[in-house]
Amino acid sequence: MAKRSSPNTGVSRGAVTGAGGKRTARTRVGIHQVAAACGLAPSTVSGVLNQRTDCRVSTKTRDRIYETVRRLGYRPSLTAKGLASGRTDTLGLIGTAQDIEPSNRLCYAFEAEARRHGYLTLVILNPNDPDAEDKQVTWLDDRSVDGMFVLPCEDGPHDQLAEQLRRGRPLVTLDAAGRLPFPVADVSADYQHGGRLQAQHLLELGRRRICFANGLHSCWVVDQRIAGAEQVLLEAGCPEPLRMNVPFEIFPIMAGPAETHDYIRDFLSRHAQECDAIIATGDELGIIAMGLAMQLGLKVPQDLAFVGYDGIRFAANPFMPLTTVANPLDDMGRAAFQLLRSQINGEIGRPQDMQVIFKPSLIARNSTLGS
Amino acid sequence: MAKRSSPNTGVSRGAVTGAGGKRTARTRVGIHQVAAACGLAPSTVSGVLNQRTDCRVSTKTRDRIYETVRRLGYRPSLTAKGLASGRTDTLGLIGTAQDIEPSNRLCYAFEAEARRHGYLTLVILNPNDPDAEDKQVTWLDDRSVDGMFVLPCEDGPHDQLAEQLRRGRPLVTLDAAGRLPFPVADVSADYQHGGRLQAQHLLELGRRRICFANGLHSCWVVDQRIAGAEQVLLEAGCPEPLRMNVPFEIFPIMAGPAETHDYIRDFLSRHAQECDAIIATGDELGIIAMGLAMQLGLKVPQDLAFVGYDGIRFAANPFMPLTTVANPLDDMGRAAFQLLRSQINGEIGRPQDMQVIFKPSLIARNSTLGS
DNA sequence: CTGTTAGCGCCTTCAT
DNA sequence: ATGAAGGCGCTAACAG
Repeated sequence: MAKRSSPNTGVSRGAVTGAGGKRTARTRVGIHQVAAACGLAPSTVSGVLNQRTDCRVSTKTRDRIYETVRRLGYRPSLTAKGLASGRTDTLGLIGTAQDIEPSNRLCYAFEAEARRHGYLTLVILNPNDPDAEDKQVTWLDDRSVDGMFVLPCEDGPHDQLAEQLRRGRPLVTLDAAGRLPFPVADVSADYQHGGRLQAQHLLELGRRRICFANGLHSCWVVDQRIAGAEQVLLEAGCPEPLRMNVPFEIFPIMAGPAETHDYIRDFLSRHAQECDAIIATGDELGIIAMGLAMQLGLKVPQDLAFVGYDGIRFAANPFMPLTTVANPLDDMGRAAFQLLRSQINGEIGRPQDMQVIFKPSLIARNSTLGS
Repeated sequence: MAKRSSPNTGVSRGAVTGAGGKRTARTRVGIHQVAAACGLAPSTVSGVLNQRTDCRVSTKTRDRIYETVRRLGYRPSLTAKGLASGRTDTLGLIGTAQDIEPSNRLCYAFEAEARRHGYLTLVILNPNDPDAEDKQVTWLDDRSVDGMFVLPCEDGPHDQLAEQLRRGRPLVTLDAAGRLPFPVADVSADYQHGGRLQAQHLLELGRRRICFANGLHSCWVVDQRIAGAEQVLLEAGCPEPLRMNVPFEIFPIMAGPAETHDYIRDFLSRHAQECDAIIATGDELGIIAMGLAMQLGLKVPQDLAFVGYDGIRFAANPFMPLTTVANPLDDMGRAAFQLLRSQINGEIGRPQDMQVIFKPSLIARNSTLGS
């Protein structure tokens, strides 16, 4: 029998080598040393440390192992563990590259929850590019993540996502069940409901001549909101809503080009008389529009009421508070992780249980209520 | 010699097993299959794929390998690669848990730059807790990241950071060279200079009776800013600046408790006469204070000018624009990665080259200039 | 220029 | 209840 050159049997400490090859110098304490120090076999130590059920050792032995681990400062190499077991205790998150508050909050909620359960998260930002998405999924795949939480970009075939699904990789998407060509575990909010909340709130305050403020490019989430709001307005017999199609391509618009603000000012000065409330598809746009309206001498909410969407922090500012609709982002992030975890643990629930939809809620403030 | 049961020699495809044990069913195409399909040895393929300099093969062979890789859809397992080579193509980032814009921008800049160079980033949020920091560093260590970019928390011994340094792990910190008990590669901005910019700008506009607005808890970064500003004011012979110590513990204060806003209102109504400008330690606080001041009937900037710090997006809003000082966050994120990369590549420059300090810049707006 | 060999550190089946 | 042995997929030193 080949003698394995007795590796890992001293407390020797060597140069930091690139591993591989036939080095013998040890650079970190391995399970081997722990086993040796305890007079046990590595497999026994492994079994105990991983709490394997079939590994029943005396309490004394177990304590000795734990004690030795602490004394030697042993930490298992997750790389090696991953190679051997297939599990890496690492998740992947592909989010949007836009520096927008809701997106950040959601990502952080996910990461925090994952970490509370022993996972770290590889975070990748996607500029809403289908090709980039494919690559990024592949990069996560290369690292054998235990699961992925993905905000799929608007378009594209999402080939790599489908491939992951096919290979049985735990996967949860955000806001995508309604627009992906294949079934998938998903977390989202009921955006139509959110839109309805916006419209109902205004109706209750007696507003009926509504104008939507939105960017040029539509996306699924925004379309849903508008559809929900329009439905309510139609049912209430309101006149056809106006549309202010603000020419901005991407967030942020706050410091956007002057033309953007000029456009809004111009639109308001020409059409403000025709309506008594504005529904913005996002808080940032809502705040901008509201500020410009006030500069034009319009009284908010007497002349014009404003409702936003997202519940960004600034909407709560004390001098120009904006009524808004907020999604429960923390809950959504947590739910995404839990969905992932149940897949990782092999609890493959029924598909309908894998799609969690949260209800957004209205936060009424002075931009509609008045002070 | 033990025959190794000829592993990896078929195109067989088996169940997704947890690896380990003596399974023979293959579940993914390995370097072995590529080598076999080319009639080469795995090590040759490995050498070519990793562009190892000592591996000189004919162009024809190389093309055949690439072709086969593409045809078979081979992707190297970074887990296995990491175990064998010690490099994981993965970095760690420990940032602040505070959902604040500058912090996010910096993290994203780092992640994006790392990704452009083939690295993915494990992102961890730290609630400014020394114990958590130690744990988090350890978790990254467990995963053998190629390097770490860390925003060390305010206090604590930072034992694990020191340990990483001792073990030669590439490490870059943010805003920490001036307050850590050991030398380290670091990226930061010249915050004193930023404070000076704030003060000088006000002096140039003829303001001399300054009030600082800050939170209760100090931190190194904020102390630096204030120190810089105070120095300038002192040299100009201004009267002793006032201090508005707003009682908020953590960000965000935007939607903060009513008492916070009450405090600011109260302070302003009692002390506004005594000063002609306010220097806020952050934009969010500056915007709040400015808004409340206007509500109290003060004219901005005639009665009271406002300067913030950070350059958050909302400071650029078109109806209440706040003069501010901005750090070049994108550059800083990129620099952090480059510093890490040079360490990874073994280019251990002189220490003084490892500490990069960026100059913040003033963005003058109506809160000081008037409209 | 290519193949052989010996690990990287851990897990897991199976025999004891 | 414990230990021996093989393998996860790849790299790297060395011999041809």
